[in-house]
Amino acid sequence: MDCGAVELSDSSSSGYWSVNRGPRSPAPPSSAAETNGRSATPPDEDLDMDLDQVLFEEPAPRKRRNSLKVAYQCLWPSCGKVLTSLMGIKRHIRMVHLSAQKLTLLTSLGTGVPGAISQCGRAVAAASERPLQVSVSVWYCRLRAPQGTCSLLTAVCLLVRRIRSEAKKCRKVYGIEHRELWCTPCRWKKACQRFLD
DNA sequence: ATTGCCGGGTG
DNA sequence: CACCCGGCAAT
Ligand SMILES: [Zn+2]
Repeated sequence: MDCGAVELSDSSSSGYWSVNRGPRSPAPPSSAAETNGRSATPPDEDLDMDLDQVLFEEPAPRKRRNSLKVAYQCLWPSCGKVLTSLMGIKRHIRMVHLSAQKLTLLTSLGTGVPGAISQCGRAVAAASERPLQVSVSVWYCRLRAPQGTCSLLTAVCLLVRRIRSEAKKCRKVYGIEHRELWCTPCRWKKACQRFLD
């Protein structure tokens, strides 16, 4: 049985933009109807056209949806693939990374090195099996360009974070008044390295 | 209200 | 690189 992993992102990049250009409104009233992204417009390739001329109708983009998902991120150097199932990254690491690594090693060293590289790969694989929390938020911003072109800018943002552990970290342990006692990542508001999960 | 920390800055 | 901080989700 193969329950396929749903792919969230094909790289470690955490977002993408899309601009859906709506129909030209001949005389744009102030209460212009929203353009909706499902209109049959051909793939938009001239994104660089005059984005600097576009006016943002709202002072700030608005977040409309937010959903939380458990996901797993491959921690193989410069990979960062995010998949939504544990079996997915296990298979990804085995197929994409471990097999290729074994091949190059075996060809360069001739004799099979039994445990060394699979030990290294095991460490990466184990670290990649830690569940992460991905919050998916969709942002919308109404745009208006010269000549009454109306569009809706859509941005999907993926925020990948660790699941919160119950462990007390430096800030809680030493207190905000003894910041000099915190570990370096805690001082920088990064993941604590003194009190691990 | 407080805590933990990711992303995105600055020198 | 070292360092700081806004913002966000969890507590
Ligand atoms: Zn710490």
